[in-house]
Amino acid sequence: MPEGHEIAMALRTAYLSMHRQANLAFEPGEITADQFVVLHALAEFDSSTQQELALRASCDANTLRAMLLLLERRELIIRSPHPTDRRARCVSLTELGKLKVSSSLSSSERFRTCLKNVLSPSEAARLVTLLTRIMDAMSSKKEP
Amino acid sequence: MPEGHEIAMALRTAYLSMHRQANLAFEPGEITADQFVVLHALAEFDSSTQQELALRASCDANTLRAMLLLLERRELIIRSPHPTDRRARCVSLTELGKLKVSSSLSSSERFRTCLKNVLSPSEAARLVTLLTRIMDAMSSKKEP
DNA sequence: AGAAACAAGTACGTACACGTATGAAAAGGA
DNA sequence: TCCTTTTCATACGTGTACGTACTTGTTTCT
Repeated sequence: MPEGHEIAMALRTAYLSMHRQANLAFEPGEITADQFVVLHALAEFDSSTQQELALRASCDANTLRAMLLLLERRELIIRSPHPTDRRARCVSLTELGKLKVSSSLSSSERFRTCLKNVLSPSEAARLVTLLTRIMDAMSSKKEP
Repeated sequence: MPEGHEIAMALRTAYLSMHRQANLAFEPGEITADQFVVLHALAEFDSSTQQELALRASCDANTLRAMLLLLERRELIIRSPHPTDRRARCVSLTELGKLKVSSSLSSSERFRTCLKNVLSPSEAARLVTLLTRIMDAMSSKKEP
């Protein structure tokens, strides 16, 4: 029966090695794996605010801002003022950004099928369930 | 049946949220979760080389070097010349470092038991198995 | 022994994760 | 309405992940 440290190390090792491979999956000069996460989230639907996008991409709002600045400079996204909330910014893909998502999707296809084929469908479902449980347990705010 | 992207996102989300909580587990001014991984690996046994330690902590050799510089400045570790290989360096904990590991172990105990209690023993074993499979599949070098 | 291939460590640059602090705007209550 | 609290974005700082390039020892193969 694995102890807490063992579980944490397994999760760390698996994530980091996957992350490395994911970055190799994209052509040099394309985008990083983390940028793909953001762009892919935007491809599903534009974000009302950066906050909302940070939640969907499960990354920190500060981190997201830095990423968005880079992506905006490359003209893959635009940040337009929110129609009603003058604090917020809407984020959406540019045409160039949509093209980039498409090309990245195809260049990383081998990576995704490879990841998928490591596990049987039922195992994959089981894994996602367990990971979601961990995520839920860990996403609670620190108690006061 | 989860697609590759879904698996990757679940892994990402679970790892990042766990990592956030792990960092909160340590008292402010102590050490980071990643530093704990390195120190904990050294507590098991000193490393023959930085390379070997990087493997055990599953982190990049370049990254490890940066971490070791920080830890060495805080006098938690020392890097001594390797007895036979004059290229390499042995890394070991100082007395202060050993104390730090002990105190960090106790201050992070709640985190580890919390993580452990999210899953039943059999589930935890299953999860570790699946994560190990992913790790193995992803740790292959890029094909030429 | 000399040349070539290899490995460990270092230096530098970029991108990400996240904490804290700050300012501005929105939301809610007295 | 004023005042407090909350929320969104920003600015700044530290630490981590990793690629590439370079130096310097080490091994191997003629």
